[in-house]
Amino acid sequence: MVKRTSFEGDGCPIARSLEAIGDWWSLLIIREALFGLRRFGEFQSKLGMAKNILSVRLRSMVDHGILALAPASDGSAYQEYVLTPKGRGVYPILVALRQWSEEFDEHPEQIATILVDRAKGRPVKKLEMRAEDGRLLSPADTMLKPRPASRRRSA
Amino acid sequence: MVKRTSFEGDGCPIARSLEAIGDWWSLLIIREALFGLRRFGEFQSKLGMAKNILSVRLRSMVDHGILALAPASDGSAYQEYVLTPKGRGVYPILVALRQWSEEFDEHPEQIATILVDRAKGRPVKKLEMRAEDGRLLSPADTMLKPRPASRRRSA
DNA sequence: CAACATAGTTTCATAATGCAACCACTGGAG
DNA sequence: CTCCAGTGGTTGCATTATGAAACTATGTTG
Repeated sequence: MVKRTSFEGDGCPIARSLEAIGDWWSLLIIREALFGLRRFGEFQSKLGMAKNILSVRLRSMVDHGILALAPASDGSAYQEYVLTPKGRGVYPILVALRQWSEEFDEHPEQIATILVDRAKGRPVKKLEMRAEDGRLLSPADTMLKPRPASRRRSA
Repeated sequence: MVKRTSFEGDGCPIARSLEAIGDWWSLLIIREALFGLRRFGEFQSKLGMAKNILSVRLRSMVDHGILALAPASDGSAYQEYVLTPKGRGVYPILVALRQWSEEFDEHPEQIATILVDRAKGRPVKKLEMRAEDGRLLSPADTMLKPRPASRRRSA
């Protein structure tokens, strides 16, 4: 077997995320879905991607519980793809990707849009990582701990 | 031309990020680099990936300014791959991916590690998005604004 | 029902991935 | 200096994924 390696059984949560949304198109589809796109044709024309690839990606994300098929919305007999809570939960990942470009892109003048606070119209701050008690954490303030073994039964 | 579509000229900063690190392996390589790995063989054996693929990815990330080639470190004549500031800036993206798995993964019992506050050993909070004035923002509190045209010269 | 739009699937060519084998250079041992 | 294992790749070939275009099956409109 020479299949593309799967991270499905991997214990690393980053690898597990990539398994679901780590391809070229999924995150862009989710970005458009967060903007309100729902129909196959909308995704296809907005993203300009091949229909067969779109078809595969949509099905995969439905299987992963990121999108769900909804029966209608405008009364027609067609279906729509709507984000589940898991799908909407991708939002911080998109913000992180966006901010990385905004900060480090070599051609920032090519970036078309900036994410702003709707109330003030001012750019949002960089994502912050905080401790339970509210302290702002830097990468060096964190570490990885083995997940505590959850007893499988018995209360 | 039937090449894989490139997002290089795209105005969307998310697409531009994906252009650089949106493939199956780059983010995992950066994750290991953040843990201190530097040598070709270290990445190869830790990630278990094919050497030719690793070679291509490392070169690509060097070209993108994410990694830099450093002449040594232990005195040997070999080279090392070290993260640039741009590379270390990927950290929030990895945290976001990790937290997405921690929150939504269908088999959370398979997740091996959790990210904790080093001082207290307690899990870190979810990444927070704040306005310039410190208000906590939800996705609905934000919007996209066209990037202000930067005058090209003259002061 | 004719004509058109939507939402795909199929076909075929090309590009990316993965494994294994091969090769160049390094660093020591003798 | 020579031999030889280890490091850091590259090359070749098979398989899989991607992409463009053509085709199909419904739905929808006049």
